[in-house]
Amino acid sequence: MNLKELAAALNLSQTTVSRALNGYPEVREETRARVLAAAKAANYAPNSRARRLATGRAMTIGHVIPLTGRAEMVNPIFADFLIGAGEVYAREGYDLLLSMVTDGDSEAAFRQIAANGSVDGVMVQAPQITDPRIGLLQELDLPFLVHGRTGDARGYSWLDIANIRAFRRATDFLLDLGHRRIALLNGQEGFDFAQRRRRGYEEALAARGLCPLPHLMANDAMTEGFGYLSAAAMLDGPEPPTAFLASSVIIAIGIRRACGERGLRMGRDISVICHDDELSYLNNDVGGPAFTATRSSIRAAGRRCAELLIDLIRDPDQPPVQELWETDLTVGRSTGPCPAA
Amino acid sequence: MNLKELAAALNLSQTTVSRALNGYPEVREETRARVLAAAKAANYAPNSRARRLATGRAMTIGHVIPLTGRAEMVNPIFADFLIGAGEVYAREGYDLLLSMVTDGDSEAAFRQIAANGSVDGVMVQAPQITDPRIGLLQELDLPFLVHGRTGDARGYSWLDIANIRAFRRATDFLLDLGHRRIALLNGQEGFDFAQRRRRGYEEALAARGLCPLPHLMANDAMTEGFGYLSAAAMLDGPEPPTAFLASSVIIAIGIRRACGERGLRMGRDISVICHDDELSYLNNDVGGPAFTATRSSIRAAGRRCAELLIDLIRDPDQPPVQELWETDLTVGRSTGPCPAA
DNA sequence: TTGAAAGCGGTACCAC
DNA sequence: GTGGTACCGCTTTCAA
Repeated sequence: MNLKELAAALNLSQTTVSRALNGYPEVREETRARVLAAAKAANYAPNSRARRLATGRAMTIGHVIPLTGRAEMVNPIFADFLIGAGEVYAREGYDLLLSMVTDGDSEAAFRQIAANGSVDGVMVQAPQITDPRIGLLQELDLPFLVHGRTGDARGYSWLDIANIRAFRRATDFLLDLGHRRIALLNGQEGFDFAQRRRRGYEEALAARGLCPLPHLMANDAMTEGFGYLSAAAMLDGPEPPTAFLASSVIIAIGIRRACGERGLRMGRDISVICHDDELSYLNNDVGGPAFTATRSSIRAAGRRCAELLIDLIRDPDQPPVQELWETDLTVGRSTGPCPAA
Repeated sequence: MNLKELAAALNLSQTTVSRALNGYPEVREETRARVLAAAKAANYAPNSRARRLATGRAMTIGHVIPLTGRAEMVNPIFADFLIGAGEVYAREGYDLLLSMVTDGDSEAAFRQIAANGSVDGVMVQAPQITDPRIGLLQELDLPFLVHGRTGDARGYSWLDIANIRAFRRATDFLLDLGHRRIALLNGQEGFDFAQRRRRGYEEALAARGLCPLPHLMANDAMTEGFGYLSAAAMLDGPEPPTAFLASSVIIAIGIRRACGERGLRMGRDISVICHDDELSYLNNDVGGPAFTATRSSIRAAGRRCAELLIDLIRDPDQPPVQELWETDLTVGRSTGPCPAA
């Protein structure tokens, strides 16, 4: 069933039926009711391909996910972010086009996407400190929103987690519990978020007159192996930490394994707080770590990013929007006071 | 730049340019070369919206992911499956439309998708034993491929992991190592895959004249908490297991925590094999569990599913295709011989 | 308040 | 081998 047939069945013109269906005010209410009823009865839905061509809008938003060594896609934060964003897209009538690109293919992917007009805008995730995607998208004149930010965060729209505050708060929390040797297992220094998180950590220490201990800080790709190996080394070394701050839940899993092997009980002998609680299977109910961000805050960030991007698409000439996103500190049973020295 | 302009610039008709670009044979090679060069120079790409309308094909495949309590989307197997499928879609010129639906909204979502023709086919994942989606998609006449299968697996196309064989092989492996009390922490019995995995496990035991021990079998939603709590109970109970088979890597994480708390060293005091190695952070290099499936096999399954679905879209009248997908057993340092009793 | 008709940007049939 | 042209199914001006 298409518009033409529906109109014919109603003895109305396509125009009127289209207007009735799309809520234009100039249609008589009685007519509109008839049309709506008939459309429903016939299970009519406007053909999206035709509509897209006619309106010139794709009603689609692209998420272009780079499959780098960091295995973005597998990072579970993506799932929750997608869920949040998808919720808003669905509500606003947008489709979500997911495209995964390997390594440096993202330029080609964006050019393609821009040239054939398959999306109205794109979401950019996990930006590097200097990220070529920003300039490219500006050049292509494709509306985009960045989750996170680059080193120079001016001139484009982004939403970023308030990383400094999150890690400052988490560090403060551990300091309040009496911990003094707090390890920071962070992501690669090349990322803006890692630098900010370190700053939050250092600021909290400095506020109490403490110096960060170099042997208690490590940076690398956020894998379980990294968490395990560096936690193990720190625990076996001199001046072992009594608490860990992890930049990712994945790192925390590794920390937990290292602790387990040494008979260290989380929340009693050792405390762990990690960022990115995206995995419900690390739930606090049964003794998971504490989190500087919760699943729901990641989802909420996804929602907000989607809203901002849609705004941008609807009004591409608005000035850049830049938002900091606050996360909650959730404390689980794996975080406790510092054991007496 | 659109086709009309490109044609004008070349002093050719739209028809010829279109044909040249789309590889039709009747174009003179010299003309084709000219067209191709001009298109490249002008950075021309056919407008996908127009093309879709004209051809009647959406060149898009839908992945409709239910956000049930099982939190499908967060289950990391989805990421790898998507990556594999996305690879094939990209190669074949298809877009991937991701739509997440809450609970029972999937019927509405499918009807919508079918009525407005935004996709050419859909991928169905994690089917229930009896799954209403199958009948619905048949009724809507929308090509679809199921990853997994329902209780009655006739009459539609699917690709399923060879669950029975995978778990039989894993159980055999542990038996060969001398283990006799092997626990099975499985998914909810309501799923076909859980039943098959149990069958593989039981068959392997039976082949050696062993009976499955009820107190070493548990079923539930595959969370870390489930793994942790049931492993803890089993380890603390009478006749504790010397090895675990887990239906998901997430469960294995829970098992590992329970073992760690009890000072049990994986690979020495206790062995673990789990299905679904989707998380690189559980890598074997540093002592992760063994796996009945590897990341690459999940990805490969995604690729194969995509290929089958595209075949189905291109020739919707072909008889149902049904494939079993073999996985590899990968053994890590967490699996070792049974400690002497 | 309604309708006729011209796009939107391609594809593909038919004629030359 | 190339070109004219009628679609694809909807939106949107313009006229009535």
